[in-house]
Amino acid sequence: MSFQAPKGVKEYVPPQASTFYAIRAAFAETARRAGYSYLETAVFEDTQLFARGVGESTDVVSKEMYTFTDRGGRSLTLRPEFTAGVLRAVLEHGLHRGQLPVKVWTDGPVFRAEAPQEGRYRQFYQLDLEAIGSEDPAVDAETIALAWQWYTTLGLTQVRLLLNSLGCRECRPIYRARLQEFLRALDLDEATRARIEINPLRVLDDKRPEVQEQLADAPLIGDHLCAGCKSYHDRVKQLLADLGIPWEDSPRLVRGLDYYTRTTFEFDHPLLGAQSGIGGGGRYDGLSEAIGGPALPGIGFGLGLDRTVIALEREGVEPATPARCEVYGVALGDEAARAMFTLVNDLRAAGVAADMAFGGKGLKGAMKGADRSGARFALILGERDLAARAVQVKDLTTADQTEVPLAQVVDVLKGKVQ
RNA sequence: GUGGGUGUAGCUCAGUUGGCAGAGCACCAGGUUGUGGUCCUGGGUGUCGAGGGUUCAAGUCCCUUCACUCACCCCA
Repeated sequence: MSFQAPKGVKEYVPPQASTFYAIRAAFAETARRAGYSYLETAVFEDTQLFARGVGESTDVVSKEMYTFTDRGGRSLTLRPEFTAGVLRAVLEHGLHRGQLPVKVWTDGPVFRAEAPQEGRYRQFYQLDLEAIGSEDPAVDAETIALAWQWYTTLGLTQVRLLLNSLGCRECRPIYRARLQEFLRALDLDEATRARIEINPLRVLDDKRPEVQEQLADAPLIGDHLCAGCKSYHDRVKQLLADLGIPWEDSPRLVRGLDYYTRTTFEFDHPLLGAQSGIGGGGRYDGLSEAIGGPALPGIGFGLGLDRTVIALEREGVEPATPARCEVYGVALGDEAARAMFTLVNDLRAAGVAADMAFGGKGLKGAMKGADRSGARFALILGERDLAARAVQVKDLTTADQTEVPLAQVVDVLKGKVQ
């Protein structure tokens, strides 16, 4: 075959795809129980939405966007993250005119033009949850708790929660200036020196040991929070403690998107190597204004599905997936195949997961298919059975076989598989 | 974008100083035309990632390229 998926595009096929689907379904349940509604937003947006929302100075916007011009000459960009688009949709459809906070979630593919490696793809998948319109530490704690609950539900035990506050429009500028002053005195390469002027907080995130050494005495945002931010942050931590959710204070956690304010968090997994961040998010109180909306605070997160799947593999956890087939039809001969087709359809209508052998397979091949389908029961129907208006029901786990009248077989199986 | 590693069957991988492409698992057929999973017999299912070069001869050596992967960077 002369085609393959574009570079860096992660695909999920059976059987692994069932895990992928199952963990999304688990999140849907987690979000539903907490009063979050599902919404589906544009996969591509006006390029300016991301430039203004995420920030021109970020790596995501400056060098990782898939941007193209459509036939009308508009500049469009495949979403590199969810928050800006979700907020845009909430404002556009006026959801914020109702009761606040607006609590929504969505999921789907996200795109960034990066060099792919394990856990980092050009088309990857995120779950996104946002609570828009309330400035309340309980909302911050709720979002974090929901992500935590999801990881727990999946069976992950090694996820770490890193927590920080980035301050607000009052205290952050003062800290920022102080930090710049400190950083300018260091011995750093040109790219990093440029970053000092554009987004100095991100220099703190540098992983290079020679940089980290110099940062040992760097001023920390935690020591410069205003009274409001300080008490807000303390309250968030108090509520997390009430829920028994452990976190690590991470005074240098900055994250790459410009819109974050106050509460900022990241979920890390120790078994993932360099791409250890499996989820992250934070508060974005200025984002709405930045994209031309009203003052509207918000908080939310993105959870990486791809990295979560890897984390599950590394921890050796296999989320339960629903049985794909409970009853498998094996027919001998044309007339029996016709009757079986109807029977399988009736079983499905009655809520029983049913499949049958296709392609005119012989008995042996069809039975093999029954075995591989994972079905508990095989239904065997031949000329003799048709004449007797009955079907052979074979329990594949015990090899016990009984004859059941055709008219009763749906009800009988319905009882057996429950 | 920058460095390193790896590309051989559906999967995991062997393949010597260049000399007829292999193993296990999976898959297909038969043993058994009314019985799967066990067992027995048979079958290799392949553009050795792709393109070019050296050579009597290339999976093996050289060049280019693509993909994956690890790290930087970045973040989910």
